[in-house]
Amino acid sequence: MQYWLFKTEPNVFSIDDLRASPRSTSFWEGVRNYQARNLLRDTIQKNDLVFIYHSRVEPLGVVGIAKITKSGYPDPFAFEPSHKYFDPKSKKESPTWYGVDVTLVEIFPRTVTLKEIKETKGLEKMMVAQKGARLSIQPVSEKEFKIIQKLSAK
DNA sequence: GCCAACGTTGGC
DNA sequence: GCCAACGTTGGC
Repeated sequence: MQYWLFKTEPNVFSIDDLRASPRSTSFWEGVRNYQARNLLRDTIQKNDLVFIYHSRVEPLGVVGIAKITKSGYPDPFAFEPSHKYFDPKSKKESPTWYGVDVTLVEIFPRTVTLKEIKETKGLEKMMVAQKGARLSIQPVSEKEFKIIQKLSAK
């Protein structure tokens, strides 16, 4: 079992939107970056746990946990010409873009902020704490996962 | 809203 | 296959 951090802009899709989705489950759509695609398609497995991270909008930080309930499958929106995530390069025979299904596990009683992550021993090395780290699907170590989980309860 | 850092595109 | 120009991300 592995741990991940998924970034999202809450004004586009927030953890509350995930809770409001049917069975608190949603396709994680629209990733259009090859490194992130490779993780979604090849590496991320069912039952892996995911931190949901809110970017761009205060408070920046980890707002809760979700679980992978379906591993990588082709992103259907890439095939729809009218959709904003349409990509003519992606063919049904050889899809370019992939996504996974995520199901809400918990919304933290409080956000573990980016500031805290940068200041907490054991978390400084997290990808999200590095300047210019834009990858929207990031690996998280078990230790990092546990530390943030503990912080969220305080 | 600004803009540095990064990823992608496309001319050569 | 290099790299300048462009588009996007995301903290501030």
